[in-house]
Amino acid sequence: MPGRPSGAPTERTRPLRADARRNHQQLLTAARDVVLERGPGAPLDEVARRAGVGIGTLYRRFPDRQALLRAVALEALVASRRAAEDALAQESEGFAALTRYLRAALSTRVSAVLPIVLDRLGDQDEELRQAREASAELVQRIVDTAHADGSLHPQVGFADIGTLLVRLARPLPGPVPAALDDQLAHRQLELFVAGLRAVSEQRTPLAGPRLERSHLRAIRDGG
Amino acid sequence: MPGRPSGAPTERTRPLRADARRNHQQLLTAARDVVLERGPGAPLDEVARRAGVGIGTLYRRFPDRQALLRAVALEALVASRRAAEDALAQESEGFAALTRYLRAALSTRVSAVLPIVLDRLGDQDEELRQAREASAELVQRIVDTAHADGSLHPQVGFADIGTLLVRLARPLPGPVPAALDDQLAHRQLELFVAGLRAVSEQRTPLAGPRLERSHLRAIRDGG
DNA sequence: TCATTAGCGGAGATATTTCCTCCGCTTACC
DNA sequence: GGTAAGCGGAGGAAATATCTCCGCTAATGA
Repeated sequence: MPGRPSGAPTERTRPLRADARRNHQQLLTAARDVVLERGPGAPLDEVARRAGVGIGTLYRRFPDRQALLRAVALEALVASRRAAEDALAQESEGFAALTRYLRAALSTRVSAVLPIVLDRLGDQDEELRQAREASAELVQRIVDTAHADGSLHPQVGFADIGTLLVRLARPLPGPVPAALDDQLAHRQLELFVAGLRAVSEQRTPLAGPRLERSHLRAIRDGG
Repeated sequence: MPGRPSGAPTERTRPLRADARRNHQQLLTAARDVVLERGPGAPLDEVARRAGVGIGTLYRRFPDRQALLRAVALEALVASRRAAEDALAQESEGFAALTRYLRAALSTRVSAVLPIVLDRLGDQDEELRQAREASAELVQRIVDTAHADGSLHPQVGFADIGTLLVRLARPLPGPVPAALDDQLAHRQLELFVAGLRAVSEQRTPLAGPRLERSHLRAIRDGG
């Protein structure tokens, strides 16, 4: 979405009309959902349909798929960063901060959309890259804090936390109503959190080393 | 699609040639993977390509998408049944049987393909219906056993177990190599299992009632 | 080793889906 | 109430996907 940090993309003289602003937001939400269900190549007609908007409106707002996906990614990254900031601000204990972040991130379903969309967009975009760093850095800090006060198993790293969130946040395949899907995901998160705590207390070994963010990044950057 | 309730599948006079049998299996495997990554409507050309086989060969073996998906579903259901039988046979304690089943099911990645494919196929097919019942019944028995000897939290039911397996078995989106994906999934399963045990010991309450198979079935049958 | 034929591959005609522009109509805004 | 920002969606062009057909390859069995 037009960020207009300093050099505005397509300078607008007036603010967007109220209905246009509403449609813009509905398109982003619909795009997020459709991408989660059908992948980054999903037909844009479906996005428009779900947003309750004509296809012409979609194209007026987002000139191509790239632009739409980019806006979806930015919104998700900002939401993730907010959740992480909030968790760090509200909780002093590491495990509590981690738990709070996980619950918040799951509620906004933000995590699952990122690997899908970022994979498609590549990493040439500086604004995206920065937003990604900002969010990832905060999450890393949460994980570090939890490691520091010994409340998180030493073998559990960023990669475990991040990818589990992806698994939980993706909607289940098949005709599962959103409410049930949500309920299941949150129950499963609680079980996972209980597992994190338990494994930490008993120091049960996991297979392999602590999996860090670098393990994931190596893939994206290296192949 | 081939119904043939009892009679042999398209009575062949001779057994399939060796290369044909190999191709058949490769097609099933490729179809499973492609469906997991791209959904049940994925292009069949891609299935053939991944199987290392011409598109003509695919169509010779499976006259249409339906037939291919049906074969994938049957194979998955049989593998799931075997894993459940094995778990019950090898473990007397309920929680151990459950854990063994979960690990085996995750290794074959069998669970994730089912909701995708069965959703598309509908439930008119008697052979599929029976295979589904056979598998589900055994899994239900494992869950019941674990409940009976008190090793599984009373609020955790078939639906939690089944859908978590779906989440873990789906490949992560983005360019994650299969080996890492596998490692992560298995680590996360161990954390989940630790959580199941911990939650059971502490009787930490989960949100909502025990979620049974009937909760999932109600959706499929009722909407 | 060779004859037989099951089985293979993939080009390409056909069908389907998706893209995306354009313009007459609607409605938010002042 | 006048103005123009914004809307919807029909429809032609382009991209994808389906699925047949037939000349070629190689597994099989004697």
